[in-house]
Amino acid sequence: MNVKAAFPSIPHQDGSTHAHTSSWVASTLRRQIAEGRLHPGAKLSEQALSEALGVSRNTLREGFTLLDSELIINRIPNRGVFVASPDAEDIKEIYAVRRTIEPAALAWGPNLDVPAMEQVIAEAFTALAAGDIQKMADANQNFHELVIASSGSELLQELMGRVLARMRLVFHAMSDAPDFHSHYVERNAALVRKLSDGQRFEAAEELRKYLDTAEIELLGHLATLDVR
Amino acid sequence: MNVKAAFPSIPHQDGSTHAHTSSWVASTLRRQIAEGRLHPGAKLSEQALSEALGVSRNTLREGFTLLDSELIINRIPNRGVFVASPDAEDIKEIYAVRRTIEPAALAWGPNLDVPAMEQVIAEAFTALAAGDIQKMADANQNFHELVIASSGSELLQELMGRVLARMRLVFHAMSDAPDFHSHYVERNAALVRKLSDGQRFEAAEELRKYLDTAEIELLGHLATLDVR
DNA sequence: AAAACACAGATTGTTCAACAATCTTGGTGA
DNA sequence: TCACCAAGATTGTTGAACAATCTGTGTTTT
Repeated sequence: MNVKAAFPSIPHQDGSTHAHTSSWVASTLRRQIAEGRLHPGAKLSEQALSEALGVSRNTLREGFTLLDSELIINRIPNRGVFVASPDAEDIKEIYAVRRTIEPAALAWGPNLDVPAMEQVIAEAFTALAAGDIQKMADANQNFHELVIASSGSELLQELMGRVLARMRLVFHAMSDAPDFHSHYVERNAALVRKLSDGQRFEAAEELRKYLDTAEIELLGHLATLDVR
Repeated sequence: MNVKAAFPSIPHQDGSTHAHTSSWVASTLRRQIAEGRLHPGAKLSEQALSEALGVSRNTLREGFTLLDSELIINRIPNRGVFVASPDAEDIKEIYAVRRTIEPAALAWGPNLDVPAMEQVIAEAFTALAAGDIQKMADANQNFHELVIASSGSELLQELMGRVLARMRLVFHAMSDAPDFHSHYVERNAALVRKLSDGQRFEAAEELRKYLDTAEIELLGHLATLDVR
């Protein structure tokens, strides 16, 4: 399967002054990967990509350097660049991060915004009732972003953005991703109720348990697939 | 002041094939900056540096891309690259991260190693008694690294490594860095005693208070300097 | 026929030279 | 003193080049 074929040639041409062409390259590829147009494990040939994007090989490589630092791609010396395909170990790492940061943000974050969380949970419920899985998953994602935002740290939000991008990669790698989010909506709601009552530590513990079960479930599903 | 002059020409020549020259460049510059040989605000000229390091401008730029993603340098389009010089806002950001992650690692981390912590604290005390400030500061640093390691997450250790590198940059920017660490040794000791008693949450709260006062003290000192 | 080998072609890692765009500098004139 | 301006330096990006390494395909060997 040719990557170039799957690539809608996005000429880097539209007058918009290149703040940094390499960062434009990186964000373009990041989007393609996030949207699943470039699936995990796919090889990114320098010649093909530089032509498709309309940039030089040198600039493309600079973009690669960025994506590599974000763990979105995997660079193997003299072999090439591949879209990252997280394995079980990576999933454990992702959850180790989440289990540290998210409960801490709930327990101690100075920017906790309970009303906003209630709002998002309500949206998740209506989306769930309407059967709109995508919208519900989005609401769920928004909820976790709100949790992180409680920490009041831009850096952590950035880190978690990268970690969650990695999570999406996991789901893209599983062609038959079942609906992992639906049955967590009620749990998130209970969590927010605790927050409304000012029980931040209890909410944090709840979130930790939530992440524990989510990790186990995800790893379990992955194990059934890894028999390939 | 010429940067090239301050730069001990480190030829990139010693046969040892570097997996990626750009990452060698990045780590070399990282070290130079960490050791204070390149002080905050210094401009890193592409021509001068590429000559001094014995690499092409292209490769140097790839290294810059890496350091930029680590916030160690500051890249201004068409202007050049400068060693980052964190300001008060950056310090607040650093402490927001620490105040989230470090207590969480203490409270919930699966890899908590109390004996190792006791060991490090003991070292800090003997160094302090011997008047060896450097050794004491190192022990203090080790202590915080142990705290992070409790989280069991490589990614967080990496993130904190970058954050602490930034902290060192703050100290390098203050030519007259007073001894900030000495009076925290006893506090850390009290903290570890709580851990020995199994009181992880109390230790976490203690650590948060510690970080609060450290931030205030650091910001206070910075304010007295910023009158320049 | 299966496994080891060999070699031509493709790909990556890095350098060099070039050029437009932008910034900096030092001098000029008001 | 200040605004202006041209010459020179620096950055951002490209394209071609080359050595080193990998890949694939066909051939030899067992």
